[in-house]
Amino acid sequence: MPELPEVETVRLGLEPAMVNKRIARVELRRGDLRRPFPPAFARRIAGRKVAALRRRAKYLVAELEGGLALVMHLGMSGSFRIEAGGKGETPGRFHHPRNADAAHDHVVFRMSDGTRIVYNDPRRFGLMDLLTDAALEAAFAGVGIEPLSGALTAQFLAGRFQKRQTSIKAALLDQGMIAGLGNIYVCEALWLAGISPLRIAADLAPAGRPTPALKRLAAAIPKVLEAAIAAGGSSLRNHARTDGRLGEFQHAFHVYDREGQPCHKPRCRGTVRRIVQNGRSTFYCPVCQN
DNA sequence: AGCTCGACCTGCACGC
DNA sequence: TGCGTGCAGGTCGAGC
Repeated sequence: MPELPEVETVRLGLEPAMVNKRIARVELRRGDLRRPFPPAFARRIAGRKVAALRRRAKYLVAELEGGLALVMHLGMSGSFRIEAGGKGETPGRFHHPRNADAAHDHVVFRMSDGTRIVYNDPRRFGLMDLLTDAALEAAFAGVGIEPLSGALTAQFLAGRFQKRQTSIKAALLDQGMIAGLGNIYVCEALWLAGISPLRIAADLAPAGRPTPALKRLAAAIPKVLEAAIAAGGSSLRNHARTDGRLGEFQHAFHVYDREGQPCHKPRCRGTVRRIVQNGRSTFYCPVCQN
């Protein structure tokens, strides 16, 4: 599921239920997701208050009191749902349109106010880890810039792309350069910038200087991400907000998952094509993306 | 070091 | 209906 806008949507949903609240107990329904949970995972978290909930790349980081960080990744199919505790509420009764199968509820955080925060992940490509502040810094050392931080400029991209002999599509998916982009938003940003996904990254930065196309791309990336966050992310299969509502940005796709449909660009007569790059689908308009 | 590919896992949509 | 195939918002390690 989740690229930066979906993870950010989840973060915004979890924030009021977690921040400045105490995690009373953690229930693990199995010993691993993509990797095993670290030793004494549940016990080390229990009783701690959440000081802040941040996002870095596609990771959620819950800063716990006592200098510990709970790092969480949603993989391809992870979601959280919040079940209010208190009288009259039947746990599990909450309507959640996706990931409704309790067989894939792998982790439950029981907050001291009675709220249950449930992590569901059918494919189990997600991840949870518990790191000290020092280890946290090391863990994110190789991660690229945050695309909404202002660090994403045409000049920055030119510097990073200058020697990359791979496609611009693959370069944008590289989390070590720009963090948080995935298959959907790379396709959408390239459409918005009018750049073919087949272009070689280095060709957009001759001598390390940004071409006009690269300048358009630097503007398109945050624009697409902001719009997707405002829409609550994209719900294709598994993504839902923590209250069960779906995201809406899938209705605003210009190319992703639109093979055979007309290009949305005004006056463009092109038809959206699907190709495979590095084993993953790319959607683009061969007429207006060059 | 960069680049590409396959593996990890489950569910769903498809065609026969 | 049932079974086989291919595909899915990501990452990691192996091998060139």
